[in-house]
Amino acid sequence: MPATKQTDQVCCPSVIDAPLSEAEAADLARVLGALADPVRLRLLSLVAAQEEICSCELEAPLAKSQPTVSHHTKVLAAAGLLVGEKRGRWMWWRVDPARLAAVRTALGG
Amino acid sequence: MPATKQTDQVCCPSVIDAPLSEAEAADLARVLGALADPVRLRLLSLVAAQEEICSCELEAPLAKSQPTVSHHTKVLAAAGLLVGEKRGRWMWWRVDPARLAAVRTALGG
DNA sequence: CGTATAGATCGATATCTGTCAATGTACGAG
DNA sequence: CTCGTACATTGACAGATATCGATCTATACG
Repeated sequence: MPATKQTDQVCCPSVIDAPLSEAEAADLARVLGALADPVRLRLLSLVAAQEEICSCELEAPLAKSQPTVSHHTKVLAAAGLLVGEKRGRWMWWRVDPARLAAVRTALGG
Repeated sequence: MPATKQTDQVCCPSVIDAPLSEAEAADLARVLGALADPVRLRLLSLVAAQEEICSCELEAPLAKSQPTVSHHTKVLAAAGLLVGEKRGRWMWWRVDPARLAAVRTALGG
C-alpha cells in the first residue's frame, strides 16, 4: 500500500485534504447539487452578468416558465449562492461571490 | 436597469463571466452532478488521501455495497475526476487534479 | 374599492438517481 | 482446469427532481 499523503487544514475542509466527514460531505453535496443543473448555471451567469436582475427578466433568456424560474431561484437562494430582495412588485437577485468562493475552496482551492 | 458588467475570457468559460451557453452549462452541470453526492465526495477524498487506492478498500469506509461503490467510481471516472487502472484483479483509482482545478476555474476561479 | 402584474405555491407527471441482491466477467492461485 | 476473488453489469425499487398549468398572495395603480 502506498504511503498516505494528507494535509491538515483548520478552515474550510477540502475534498483533497483530510477525508470528509459525512456531515461535511452532505453540506458540500447540497451546494453542489444546487449548481449541478444547466438551467441554474445559466441563471447564475445571467445574474452575475448584471449587478442585479429581477426574476421577470430571467424567463425569456432561460426559456422556462415562471414557476420553473421561481423554483430555480429558490434552490440557488437556499444554497446561499443567490441573495434576493423584494422591492415593490419585483424580486431582485444578486450573486454572493463569497459563497461561490467557498465552494471553490472546498473543491481544493 | 443597472449597467452590465462583463469580462471577456478566452479559456475556460466561468459562471461569473460571460453568460454560459446551453452547451457549456450542460457540460459543467454534468461534472458538478458527479460531485453533488455525499458518498462520491467522501470517495473522492478517500482516493485523494492516498496516491492510489483500490475499489476493495472503499466499501468499508463508505459503508456501501460493492455494486454501489462500483457505480460511484464509474460516475466519477465518467466525469474525468477519477482515473482508473486495472492491475491484476484490482482496480486502482487516482484523482485527476487538473480536472478538479478546471471545475474550480469554471466556478469563477 | 377593483384591476392588473410579479412572484410564490400547489398538484400532477415524467424522468433521473442511489441503492442493493443477483448474476456475469476476468483474473490469479493451486 | 477448477475454484475463489475483485469488479462490472443487470434488474428492481424507492426517493428525489425538473417541469408546467392552475391557483394563491402581495403590491401598485386608478
